[in-house]
Amino acid sequence: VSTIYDVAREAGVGVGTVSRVLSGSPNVAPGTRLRVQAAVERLGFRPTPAARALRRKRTDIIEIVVPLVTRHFYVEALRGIETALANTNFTLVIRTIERESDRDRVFDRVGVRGAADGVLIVSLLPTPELTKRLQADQICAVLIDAEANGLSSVAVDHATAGRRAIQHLLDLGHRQIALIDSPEDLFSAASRAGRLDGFREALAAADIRPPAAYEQVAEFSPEGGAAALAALLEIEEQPTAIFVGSDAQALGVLEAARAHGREVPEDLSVVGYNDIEVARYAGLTTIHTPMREMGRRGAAMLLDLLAEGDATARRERIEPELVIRRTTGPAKQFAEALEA
Amino acid sequence: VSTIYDVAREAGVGVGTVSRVLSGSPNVAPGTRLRVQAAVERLGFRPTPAARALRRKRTDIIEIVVPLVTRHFYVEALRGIETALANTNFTLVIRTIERESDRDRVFDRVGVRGAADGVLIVSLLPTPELTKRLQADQICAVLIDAEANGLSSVAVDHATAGRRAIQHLLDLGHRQIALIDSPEDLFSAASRAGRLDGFREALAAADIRPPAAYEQVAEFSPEGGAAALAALLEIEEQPTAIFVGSDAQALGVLEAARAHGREVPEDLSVVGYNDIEVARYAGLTTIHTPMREMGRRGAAMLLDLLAEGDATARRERIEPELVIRRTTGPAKQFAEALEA
DNA sequence: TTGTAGGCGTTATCAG
DNA sequence: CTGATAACGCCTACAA
Repeated sequence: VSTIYDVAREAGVGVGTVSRVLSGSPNVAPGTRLRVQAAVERLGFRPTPAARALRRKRTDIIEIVVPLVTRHFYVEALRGIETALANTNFTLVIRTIERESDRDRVFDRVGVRGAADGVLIVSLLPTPELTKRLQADQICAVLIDAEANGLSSVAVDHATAGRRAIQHLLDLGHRQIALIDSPEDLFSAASRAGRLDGFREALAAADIRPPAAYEQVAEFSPEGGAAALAALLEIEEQPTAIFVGSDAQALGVLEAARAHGREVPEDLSVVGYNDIEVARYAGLTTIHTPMREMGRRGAAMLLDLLAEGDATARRERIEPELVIRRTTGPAKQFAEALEA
Repeated sequence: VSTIYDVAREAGVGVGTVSRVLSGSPNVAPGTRLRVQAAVERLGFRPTPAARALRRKRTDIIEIVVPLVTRHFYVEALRGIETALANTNFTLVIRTIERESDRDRVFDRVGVRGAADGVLIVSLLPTPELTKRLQADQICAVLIDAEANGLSSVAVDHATAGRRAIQHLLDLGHRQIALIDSPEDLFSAASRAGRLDGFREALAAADIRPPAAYEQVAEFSPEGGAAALAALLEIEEQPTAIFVGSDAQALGVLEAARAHGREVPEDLSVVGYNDIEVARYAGLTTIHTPMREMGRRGAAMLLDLLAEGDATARRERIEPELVIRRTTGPAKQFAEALEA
């Protein structure tokens, strides 16, 4: 439609002047500025982002990669990011990885110099190639809800979270405490390791050595949780409490428990992880991982990095919070002991 | 960070040839193509989107405007859009309007020629200025879950939805049926009018003339719903069923009903609207407005428009579906009559 | 304070 | 089939 040349002609000035007015340069005579602004207005002129980006070597674009995977959970991060970016004039480009097979295709297009100034990666582990490219091309990047060597990140301290969950169960008098978690995969960015550490440490500190079978690995889904519970109920000394590495699985555990004739929390206590939206309605006691807050902090960190041109990786850790609801209760022996 | 000149040098060809290889032109000798591809690989070359966009006058960007407003509901549209765009190489730019005050600022930046090839507007009514600009600049745009003159759209047929909701209540024997809806505002893109029509038509067809006070307008929130219910309970002839224009309000109605000592559905039937995620957990009977599907269809339509360069506005209507859950039941008199 | 001109990285045209 | 070369729209020295 129109270019700065049109505006220049309309205002009777040179393109340089128009450009200066547009970028708010102080070196413009007040009267000239007014004339130019009027011309801009009259023509409805908008600078072409592509031309501007080409020339300035800055796109004003922040790219974000999210696993949209039908999980409302991740959208929270988006909200936080959006909040942090609202008052800047960065444009938000969003790339989603729905299936594991999308990953390489998406990662290959992400953080390409000249396509975006910065990248935010949510709940996903970048491949070594991506990491290398980001570093080589000096693209500012921040991981949210994930951590990786050499990259900045904002993430939950999963070990602390695990310890808290277990401590809560210990406080309720439980001694037979099991763990159900998913295998490390693309969509569970290294959180398992931390949780496992927390689980083991807390139990060790209480002088409890759970049998190996108490550490179940299950598919990330309600069905996975249900299957793991079934396995746990096969064990001679059955657990009275279970810490589950994701609410999705925990929900399956809850359902399966009922199917097996176990009352929750009377016969079995269950602690989930993440505090997804449904957790509230299911009354699930769980670890709240504050995605929105992490999104906000991650975006803020990226803006910082961008502003300072600082390349050294920063790492922020967020304290998770235990949300106690209705799926955890005192262990039976413990309750009886209290009565006596 | 290399340019096609670097690649050209590396491959021992001219930049034109590199460009041709990159864009898959058939007019390249096989051997040359291979050499160029090897050079591209070696240098890790990626064409700069800005330069490409500038030259081609095409950004390969689709912009989407959503009210993110803490409502999971809208994200569903995003999912559908994402699905439709997954196999194209369009980049998705997302702009969110969180508060009413964001609107003008965001709309002003949206659909700027040279910034995006097409625009998707979700659950929002564009201002006349935006509409005019989009048309003047020949920007392809599709409204999702909204309709406006001169613009393409994919939306629910709200009148049909209203009729269905009411018919369901009539079938249950209800005769005192009230309506609670929100005022038309930025975030309820003209759906109210359709619902109201459906409400009135269905009742008229059943020879029922509800008192004027049966049509309540309330704030879009649980509190709004609760307040409207309170008002309804003041009326002499109290309704036995209520059709509520949004699940958010309906949830408030449910809660308030309990507070007022009304059992749902024994004393009062409630039908919501939208089928937001929580509706399922609340057991709310509601109209399912398929956001994901609309997102998908809207994006598909935009792709079509873009491909055909067709400017005439298309309009697609989607049939809503009534999801019967636990907040609707037979009217008392009706139940008794059946027994007798 | 202002205008002019060169160049950002591509693509497309046009000779060869 | 291939190589120069001229735009694309903007910003920014630099000169005036």
